[in-house]
Amino acid sequence: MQDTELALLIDRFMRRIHFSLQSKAHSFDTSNVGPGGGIVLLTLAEMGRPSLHELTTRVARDKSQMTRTIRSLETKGLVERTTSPSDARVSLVFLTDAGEQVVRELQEAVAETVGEILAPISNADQDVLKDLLERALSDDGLS
Amino acid sequence: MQDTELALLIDRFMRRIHFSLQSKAHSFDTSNVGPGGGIVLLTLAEMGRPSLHELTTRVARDKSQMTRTIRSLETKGLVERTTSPSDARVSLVFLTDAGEQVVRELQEAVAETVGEILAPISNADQDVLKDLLERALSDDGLS
DNA sequence: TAAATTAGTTGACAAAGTCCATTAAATATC
DNA sequence: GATATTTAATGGACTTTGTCAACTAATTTA
Repeated sequence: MQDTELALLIDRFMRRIHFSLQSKAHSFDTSNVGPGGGIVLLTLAEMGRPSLHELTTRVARDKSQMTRTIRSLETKGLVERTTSPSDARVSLVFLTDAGEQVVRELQEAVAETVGEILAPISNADQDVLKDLLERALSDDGLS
Repeated sequence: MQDTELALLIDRFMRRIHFSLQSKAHSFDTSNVGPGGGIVLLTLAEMGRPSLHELTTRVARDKSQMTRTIRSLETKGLVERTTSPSDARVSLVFLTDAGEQVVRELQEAVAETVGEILAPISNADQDVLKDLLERALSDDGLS
């Protein structure tokens, strides 16, 4: 079944990235943010200053988990937050300078790993792949 | 950074599939195989009669986890195994009839979910996406 | 034949995911 | 304008996955 195969491919891709990064984590994850923290940091770098809720739906995790991940990153001094001036319920999250620094290290490691995995296909095809995924996921996680 | 974005896209894609399936799991996962068991069953349907080791590297999970997943599926009567005639260390795993049946149900559910997520892009583009992923992942998880 | 690999299992633990209840602020409704 | 509903975020309790190291048994390699 067509789409089932695609789901398995995506899973394999994800797991390969994960495995590869895991094996060299000691050399770049000096702040010990782990996969969960890493994804949040990298996403924050893309989003800027989102609310916790926006961040949560973007990475498609449970909100309670996001609470804990952010607290852990906060403790490590990699992110900070302020309550939104327009709505006292929402807290806006953003990277600290230390966080930005960690992001650069993560980006380097992730890019290297993904580059290795994508080696079998041409640069042009890599661009196509990214473009297709972007378009497929463009409508922010509605249901 | 180019490849980092791609990693995040893959992660989001995976998590969207996961979330969507999770929310309707009660209606199709009647045997309670869960995500882990489901991926193994679907992969088995693709591979036929792999060794536990081949299966493990294909889905890119830890071998110890695979041991447990297979045992659980065995208990449910969805897979069986025989020791390879040519090498007494390896056990070959395969779907039972009941397993095949579950696979069909899973395929239907997964295909529906993936179809929804891919809705924003054309059928032709979906084929391209699948082809690119297949080519990128074709060299079986070497390092 | 002895040493080194390889497939699979087990145990103990860490990380991630799930689900439900709760608080506080903001909207909606009457 | 007070009351009921949503919505953002937190916390607790629990299950599932993931990790990593130790171990057995079969198989190669030397």
